[in-house]
Amino acid sequence: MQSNKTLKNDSLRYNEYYDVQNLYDELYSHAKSGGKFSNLMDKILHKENILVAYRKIKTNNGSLTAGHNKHTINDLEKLTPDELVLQVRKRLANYHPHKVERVMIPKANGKLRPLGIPTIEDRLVQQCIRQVLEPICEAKFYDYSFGFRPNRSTTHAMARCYHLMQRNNLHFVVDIDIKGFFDNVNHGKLMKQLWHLGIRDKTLLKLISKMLKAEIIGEGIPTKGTPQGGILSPLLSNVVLNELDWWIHSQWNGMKTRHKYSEGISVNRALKSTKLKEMHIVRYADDFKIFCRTLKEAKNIKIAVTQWLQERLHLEVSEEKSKIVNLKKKYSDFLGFKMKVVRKGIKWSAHKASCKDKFTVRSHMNQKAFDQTVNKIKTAVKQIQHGKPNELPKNIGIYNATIAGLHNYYDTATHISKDFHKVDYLTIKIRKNRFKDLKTKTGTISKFIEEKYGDSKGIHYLCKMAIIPLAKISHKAPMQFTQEISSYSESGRQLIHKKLNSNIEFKITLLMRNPVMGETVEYNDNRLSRFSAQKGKCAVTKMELEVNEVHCHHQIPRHLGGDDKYSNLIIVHEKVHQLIHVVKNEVIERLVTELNLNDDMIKKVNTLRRKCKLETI
DNA sequence: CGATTACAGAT
RNA sequence: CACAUCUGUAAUCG
Repeated sequence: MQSNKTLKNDSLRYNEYYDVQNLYDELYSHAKSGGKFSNLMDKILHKENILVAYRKIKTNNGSLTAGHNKHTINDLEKLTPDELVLQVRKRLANYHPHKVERVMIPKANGKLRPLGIPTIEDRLVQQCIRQVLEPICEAKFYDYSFGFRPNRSTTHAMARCYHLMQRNNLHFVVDIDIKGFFDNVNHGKLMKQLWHLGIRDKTLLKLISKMLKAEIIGEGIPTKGTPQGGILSPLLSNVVLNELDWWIHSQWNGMKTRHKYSEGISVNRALKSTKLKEMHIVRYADDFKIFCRTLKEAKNIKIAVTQWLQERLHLEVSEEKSKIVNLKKKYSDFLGFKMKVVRKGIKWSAHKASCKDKFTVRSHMNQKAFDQTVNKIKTAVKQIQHGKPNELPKNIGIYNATIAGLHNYYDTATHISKDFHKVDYLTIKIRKNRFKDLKTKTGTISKFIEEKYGDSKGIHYLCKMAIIPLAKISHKAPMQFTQEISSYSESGRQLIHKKLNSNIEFKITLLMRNPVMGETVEYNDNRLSRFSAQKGKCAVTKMELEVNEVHCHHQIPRHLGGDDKYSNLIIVHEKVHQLIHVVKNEVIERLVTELNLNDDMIKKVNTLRRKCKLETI
């Protein structure tokens, strides 16, 4: 339907570079068909799996923040690929995780969130494991679990809620709040759950167990919980609650699953005597809603789930924060929104009688999101006022990006326009005051603003830059998740990801297999990115390069302080590379004629030579 | 079209 | 000083 939109998935692209997608696909399909896995360590320690893990964590936000041993990504990037691989293999041969750093960060609601930050080495190890576990788990996860999962978003979760409310007519919703979910995950139970999913490699399970029991600084060795901040934690959290998804599912769909998940449990007395009840779970990490048809059913399932979580997963439920909402009367909060149902106007239908009980969804931002939004806008405004004059364009850009970002997220609420009119009203004073000296009659308008907001009555300009009209936002119906989409099958990927040109892909694989010896992982990794970005062509001559002709040049040489970063590397033909560095005149002339360079190309060579502090030719 | 960096959101 | 995962959008560079 919208296939010509720009669809790109970095993670999948990296898998292509390192030729590991097949490995993950096989894990997925084997798991789908009920297979078990008793030897996963080989795959985790696979050379390319380790290198792609490095690739994926190196650009993380925190790759420059040190864990307990003070190491950052800078300490890993200077190793050669072989050294890095060897380091990981050695550590995992006899794994002793480093201590975990404890940091408290403020949440949006004012409370603190306890983070556990593993060292960069342990984050790398966790990423290696995650890459192998994820395909297996993805094959087993429930369709309507949306948090922490590839290709799924809050929008899909909202779309599912809307569907259940107005198509299935389920107007009672149960909210259950688990007390400190991440910090209370039961280790032993988690191990059993992994086993149940078919992950039966004892070495691996032992490894994960050790990881969970890594000492937290100032708190000692944990007996439960999975560190928020660990790379594996989101996946493990889904493993834990996946069992809940299927248990709820079994209450409505068929006896087969029902037996499997209710076996030997005394808790569901509230559900036992009755027939199957229609109920559906929509889950986003530990935040979930269960939609039901009647209040009585809602009450029963609330009791049953509370007991089930307690007995089965050893998790406590907060009675005060858990509740049942009648969506015909009240709003229910979810993922920054609040939603309810209202009677559909009867005049629009030819058959009044049939339409009497039709309900439609009404949604807004919730109160917390509303307050946050007002604050975000106020700080962006202040930043424009208090910032240095030379930073004005940048700060106006940030202001626009802020509003664009907010609009972009909240436009799936049906009555979002009303909310933003209120936001507009609440911030009009501060904006008027602080912008009045900066206002201009006209200015430049970016294509994006033009297209999305251009027909608005009056676009305003600050310092000759268009600013986005705050109140102009219209509702966009959220899209349902199409279950065919998957990162782990050829057909599922086609819906989200455009494959590399196969010729380029082939060459990249060859380059990957033949790293430049003595150079770092960072260099060799960026060499692949650059080659791909230049579509396999020489930056100077634009000719397509054979693999043996590919040279990766440091624009600023290392002896002048140049690094191995992407921005400092460039792919050129090997002879062009010679030409950039050579000083003897006769060699220069020979190369220029051999390469048949025109003026334009020589100009490029000269800019590269200048960066190396060499005479131009 | 490749990569990177900025913004927004959820947990 | 503040981690991780997932998602969306735009801008910049070649």
